[in-house]
Parts: sequence; C-alpha cells; structure tokens
Amino acid sequence: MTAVSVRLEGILESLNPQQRQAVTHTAGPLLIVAGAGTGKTATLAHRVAWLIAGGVEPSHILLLTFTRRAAAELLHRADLLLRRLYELGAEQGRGDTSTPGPRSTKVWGGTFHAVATRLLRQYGKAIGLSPDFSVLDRTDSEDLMNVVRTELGLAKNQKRFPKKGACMDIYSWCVNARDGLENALATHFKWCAPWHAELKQLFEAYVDRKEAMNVLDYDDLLLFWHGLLGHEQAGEHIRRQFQCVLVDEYQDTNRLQAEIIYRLCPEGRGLTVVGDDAQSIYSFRAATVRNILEFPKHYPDATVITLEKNYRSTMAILQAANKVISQARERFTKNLWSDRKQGQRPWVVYCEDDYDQANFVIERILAHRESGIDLRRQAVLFRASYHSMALEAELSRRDIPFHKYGGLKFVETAHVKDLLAFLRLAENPKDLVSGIRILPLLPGIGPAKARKLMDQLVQAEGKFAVWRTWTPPCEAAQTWKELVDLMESLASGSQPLSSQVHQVRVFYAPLLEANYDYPQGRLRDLEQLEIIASRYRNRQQMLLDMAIDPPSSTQDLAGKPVQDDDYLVLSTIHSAKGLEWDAVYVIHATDGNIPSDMATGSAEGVEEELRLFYVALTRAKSWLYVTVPTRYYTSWSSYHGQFGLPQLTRFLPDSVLQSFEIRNTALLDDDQTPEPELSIGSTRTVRQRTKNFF
DNA sequence: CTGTTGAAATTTTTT
DNA sequence: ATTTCAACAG
Repeated sequence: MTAVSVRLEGILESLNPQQRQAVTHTAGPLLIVAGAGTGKTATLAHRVAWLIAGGVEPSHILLLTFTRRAAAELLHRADLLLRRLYELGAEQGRGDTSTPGPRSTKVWGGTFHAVATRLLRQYGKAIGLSPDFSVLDRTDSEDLMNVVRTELGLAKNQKRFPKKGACMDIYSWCVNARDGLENALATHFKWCAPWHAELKQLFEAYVDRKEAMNVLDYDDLLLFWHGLLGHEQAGEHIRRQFQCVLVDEYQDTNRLQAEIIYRLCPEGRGLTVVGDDAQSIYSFRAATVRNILEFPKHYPDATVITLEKNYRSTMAILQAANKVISQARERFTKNLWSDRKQGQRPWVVYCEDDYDQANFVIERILAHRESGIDLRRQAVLFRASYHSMALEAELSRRDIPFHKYGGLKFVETAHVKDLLAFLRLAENPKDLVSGIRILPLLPGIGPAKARKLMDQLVQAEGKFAVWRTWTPPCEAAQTWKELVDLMESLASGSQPLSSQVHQVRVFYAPLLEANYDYPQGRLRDLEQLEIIASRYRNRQQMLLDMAIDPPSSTQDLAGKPVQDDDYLVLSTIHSAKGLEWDAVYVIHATDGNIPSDMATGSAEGVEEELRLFYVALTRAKSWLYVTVPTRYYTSWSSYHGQFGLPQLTRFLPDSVLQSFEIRNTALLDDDQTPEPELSIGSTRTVRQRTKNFF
C-alpha cells in the first residue's frame, strides 16, 4: 500500500460501508440515494476530497448544489479533510511539509444558476451573448413581463387576462420543463388555456425585449448554458474542463437541468448525483422526481448506492417519519434506522388557536432552553411564510431573538430594489425595468413619461446627458437635474462602489420618505446596503450576487453574526431543506395548510405535500412537536375553506398517529419538562428575562 | 399624462 | 391585508 492510500484509509475510517463505497466509486455514473440524515453532506465532502487526493485537479471538479451556502459548507469540509490528510502524512514523516496539499477552493461550486452565470460570462460569446449581460431576478422578470403585457394591450381585456405572476409561471414552466405552451396550458394551467394565442404573442415579445436589453432571467441562465453545451467547440471545451460533476439534491432538479447534466456528462462519465426521492419538494419550479427515479434508465450502467443509516434522529422520530412517508405511492424503498436510543415519541399537540399554539411552542422552547438546548438548536417550521406571524409577534413581545428564513427577502423589499435599480441602470442603461422603476419615483413623472425617457436614453446609446434636453415641471426641475448628475456620475464609474451607494442613498432618501410609510426602518436597511457594498470590488459582481445569491435574511448581511448570539430559527419547510435541529416544532399542521389547499387539486400535488411534511419531520434530532390549532379567527383561514374548525392534516391518519403522543394544551401539566439530554451549560435563562418583562 | 381615490380581486413554496 | 384596476380631477 502506498503512503497516500494509507492516509486515505485513515480518512475513510469514520464512514460506514455504503458511504465508503460511494466515496471511492470509480467506474461509471453513480446515484447515491441518501435518506434524510444519512450523512449525505459528509459523503459528498469525502468524495470531493477523495477525488482531489487521487489526483483530480480541483478546477476540474464541478459541484452543483441547491444554495450557495451548501456549496460553501461542502467545500469547507472537503478542505478540512484534505488538510487532515496532509497533516497525517507529515506526522508520519512521509509527507513533504514544504508543499501545502491541494485545496478544494478551486473547485467550481454553487447553484446551477450561479455556475451558469460564470460560464456564460466566460464563453457566452460563442453563442452570441454579450458578456456584460445583467440578470433579472424573479420580480424583475415579472415587471418586464408586465411592461410587455401592457404594451400589447392585454391588460385591458373584457375578460381577465392572467396577471404578470401567472404569465411568468407559465413561461418559466415551459422553459424549465422543456414543455410546449399548448401542453403546459392543458396540463398545468387549465384556467389560462383560452389565452393560448395571446400568451404565445406575449412570450415572444418578452423574449425579444430581453434580448434588446441584454438581460437574462433565471430561466435563460439555464437555457443558455444548455445552448452553450450544444455548441460544438465551446461545449467540448467545457466538457473537457469538468472531469467530475457532482450534483446535490438531484430530486429537485428539473428537466432542463437534467438535460444540462446529460450534455455535460454524456453516458454519465464522471457523474455523481445525490438525492432523496422522498424529499422532492420543488415541483412548482418544474422539478421532477422522475429525474432521480429514472436515473438508472437514462444511464444504463449506473451504480445505485442507498444510504439508510440515519445519524440524526432518535428511533421514535424515525419510526413516525417512516410511517408518514410510507403513504407515498412511488419511491425507492428505503427504511431509515438509527443507533440512537428510542427517545421521546413525537407529540401531536392540539391547541385552542393560533395564539395558544404560539404560547405552547414558546413555553416548550424555553423549557428546552433551560435544560441546555440553546435557541440555536431549535427551530419552528411552517408551510407558508405568513404562518409564523402570530408567533413572531409573541416572540418579539417576550424579547426572544429569532431569525427567519424564507418568505420575503431583504433584497426583495421595495426600497432595496429601488436603490439597486439606480446602480443597475448605471451599469446597463438599456435596462428598461430599472428605469421604469426609478423614474416614476420623481414628482411629475408617471409610467408614460418614464417610457419616453427610457426610449430616448436607448436612442442616445446610454448617454444620460440626453435627459437634460427634457424640461420637467418647474417644481421638479431641481430634483431632475440632481438625478441626471447622479446617473452620469454613477455611469462614469469613477467612484468606489460604497460611495456610489452613498450617493444614491443621499439622493433617494427624500423620495423614500415621500413614497413609503415607516421610512426609518427602510433607511436603516439602505445604510446596511452601503456596508455590504464596501465588501464588493465591482458593481457588476454585487448586482449579480444580489440577483442570484441574495442573502437569505437580514442577519446574513450584517457581516458575521456575533459568536454567542443565540437565536431561534423560524423557517418555511422549503428553506429548512438539508438542515437539522435538536428540537423541531411543525406548526399549523392542519388540512388546508399541510397539505396547502392550493396543492390539493391533483394527486401529485398532494403527494408532494406529503413529502414536504416528511421533510419537516425529519429535521428533528431528539424532540419533535406537531401542533394543530383547532380554531382560526383570522380571515385567511376562512379563505382556506374551513369555517373556523380546521382538521388535523390528512397525513396523520389514526394508523400513523399511533407513533405519536397526543396532547392537548388545555390538559397539559406545567411540570412536563423535557428530560435534559446534556449536562446544563449556561444558567442564564430566557425565561428569567421574560419574567422581568412584566 | 399624472396622481389620487375607491372598489375588487387574490392570498405557497424559490433559483 | 395587500395588490391591482378603473375612474376621475387637475
């Protein structure tokens, strides 16, 4: 055995046989079916390290993940492994201490969209794409769609034409599912079928407009990447560059993404995909569980390795989760098992209403916290972003820190979008969306004038000076001059980025106060944006990041959070994918919320909601609570079909409920504190802080 | 053509 | 509760 292989063995020690097989697999395409909590991340990280240690150049590895954070974490772990490998060698006196071992930092890692952006910048010319394109996020795309929709006179119809969001959904679906409009309308958007001709016209105009503006939307990023791979030279070049391609969360890729992978690795050479069909939850984004289920069919010499040993949850939780998912119709059969002790059975807790639910959850959280489980190690999960509203209010009232994932993001708030629009317009004067966003903020300018000014600007090839030829109504003259000065200054690019943001902020602040309620908080956000800007070298990169990898919550923006800052996590189930906590609370587990009423129209829809519920349950390591309000007062619930008397989710029929303890908040003893799992660390308790509040 | 007002419709998950 | 649309006044 060579020295290197001895060291490699040392690193593989911590893995179980299936994981090891997955890490060291060499021949042909590989599918790793990794159940929840089966050490998927560890396996992938080891595989990356193993490939590099085996001599694969890091820059020849492509790692596709669902979020930027996932990629960063994986590469960080791979790096630690490589370092250990290197140190191990040095200890044995055989390593060459003068040369640092290879690092994983040069691995191409990120989301499909981020990687597509990078590649298109580099090679896009081959398919006639100008490399300085900008990227529209979802809202920008909708806005552009709306512009075109209005231009074509579709907004003013006797019968209601689909809204911009719906139009975008249909368009996106067609691109990502590689589906024709007619078929898409027939199968997924029946209510819009009468508008077939108009939609076709709309989409063609939308595509033209994007081209004229030199912008790509999310769908284009994938579509153009796909196209790039179809180009003879460029495609071959990229294929040669990526000897090894690893795809995480394969169950949540769509058909277009699968085709990209296919073009990247014909016959599956060097391909590893990892996923869990039981956790496929993104079909609304045209993801299809077929990709993973039919992987062995598309790649006939594929090896399938299943990871079933769960390192996360207690047996009691696993049993309950297994029972829930066993209601699914089609899947790779796997039964998760664990060495962990039986543990407390998960609870189903009936609550009076939303507020009672919030109070129960908070009391439990505090109790766990007292027995040594920090807030950080607990999370509340829910189907829809607004489900946490009552809880958020109560947490704020009690001064308990929390951090919410999912729902509206920082960069999606109107004022942040406004500020970024100034920068984007400077970056790309053809950016109609940004122009139409900014200009009507000024007094005396409405949508029509904004369009005219943008047309002028494009005619003048982006020279903002043409705007001086227009004389606005006299009360707006001063502001107008300031705007043109500002835009010229920004466009010249002579200032560092953070001063550019500062300039915009100074100009924009009074407009903000004139246009929005509660300006204080918004102004503070803008200050934060200026701090963020100072971390970027160039404007283009910042704008790209904001479109493709936006910070998932305001906390992420404030730089590194303070180390001992303890906060509770609130998250949509979708955003909780891949994460885990000691104690998990799944709230609003009523029929109509889980499954969401929006999804119950079709069998597949319901099936996906079941998987979603499964994902939520399998986030828990030791304690799991599913809470069910038995009454809703608020108006949203009545829209959800039930007249104030919601039922327990259909995913917990009696046979499954046997794996749960049933509780009712009205009958709950106060002293049912959970048993501590660990010795108690800090004695500083939130409960005491809370009591001081009264 | 802009800006305001009131009525009506719509309400998931996210790169 | 929020967003979108139509109608109307300046």
